[in-house]
Amino acid sequence: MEELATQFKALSDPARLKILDFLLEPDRSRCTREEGVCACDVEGVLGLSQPTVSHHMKLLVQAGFVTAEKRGRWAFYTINPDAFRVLAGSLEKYHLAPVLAYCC
Amino acid sequence: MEELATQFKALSDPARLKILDFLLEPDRSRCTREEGVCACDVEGVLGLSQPTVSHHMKLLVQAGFVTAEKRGRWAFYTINPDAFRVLAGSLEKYHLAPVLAYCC
DNA sequence: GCAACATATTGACAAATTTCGATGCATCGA
DNA sequence: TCGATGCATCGAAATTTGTCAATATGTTGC
Repeated sequence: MEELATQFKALSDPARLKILDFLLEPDRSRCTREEGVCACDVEGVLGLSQPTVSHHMKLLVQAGFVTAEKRGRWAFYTINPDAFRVLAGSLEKYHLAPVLAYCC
Repeated sequence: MEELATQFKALSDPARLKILDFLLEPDRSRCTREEGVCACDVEGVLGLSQPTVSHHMKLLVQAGFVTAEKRGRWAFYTINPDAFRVLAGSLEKYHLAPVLAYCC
């Protein structure tokens, strides 16, 4: 319950949603490296300071939505689809089953 | 984008998640009325003050997750499954399609 | 009409969040 | 080895959020 709230909180900021969209479909002209999306790329896309980006990335990683891999001096980030799958699953009870309240 | 963030924010508090679970499967022994779940019932379940509950209900209604119907002096609340369906849909892109980043 | 009750709103306060500049820590290239 | 680069952390400021007491609004029953 607490953890679920934490996950939703990680998604409750427009900057972090922008980050996720960029990680999903990175505009390669905005990426400094061939190997993937690094923190400094995100900085450019969001127009936010480096510490702020670092903070947002930390929250996304802690919530499990993003995986960080440190290579050399760069940190490369990728979407973790499983976390979104699980989260979508935890929403199902609110819409999949017919809502049974006060009917049987 | 902003609106999506607002929706996630509405789900980012443990008290509000508890409210949703209670609305989904109300313990009828905790409901003062036969007709449904009213705000005062939620008060008892959460152990929060009446203004606080009113505030949480307002956020859930504004986000579209809960529908409020005022009847007499009571306000009855129900889950709105469609809102959850749409939200789950907006998560799909992060896990449904293969993540294409840097592969084509 | 009046008293009791359910809910909403207001005002206040503490805690959490977002943001940045400054600083520290690795790592790479020359 | 040294300077430059990328990222993390710290400390602080501004804003937002969660909570409650007090009050207001509206409805029911007598």
